Amino acid sequence: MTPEHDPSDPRRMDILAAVRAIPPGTVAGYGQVARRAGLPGRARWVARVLAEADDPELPWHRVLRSDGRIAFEPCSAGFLEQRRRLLAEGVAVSEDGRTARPRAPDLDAMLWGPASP
DNA sequence: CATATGACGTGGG
DNA sequence: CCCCACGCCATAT
Repeated sequence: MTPEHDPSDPRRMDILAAVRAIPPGTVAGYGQVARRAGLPGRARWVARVLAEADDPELPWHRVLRSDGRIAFEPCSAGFLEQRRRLLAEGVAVSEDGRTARPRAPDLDAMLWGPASP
């Protein structure tokens, strides 16, 4: 069996841990999460892990694209749900899924702030 | 084994 | 703003 099929794959656990570490009211990119989990370049895998994740407590909605937009297609079920959760946390999201911060200013390791710079 | 597809990312035109 | 190429990697066909 390939490790990737193992639900207890430590790398998956690392990804989930990185997602859980995102403070409420803030957001992070898929690539950021991947790097934080020690898996640089595996943003796609992060997305897949989130899609498969079953933990209702997982703050998956705090993970966005690197350009600060919601990854789901606008008006899709996932999009609406994610936007709703972000708004509930005080994160500003426009109707087309854009958050306040398009890109991190300098430190790629830092999380994007809630709102006003 | 060869392609295609994604909740991706970076870089360029 | 748009579009494209390429890199990336797990799944699906």
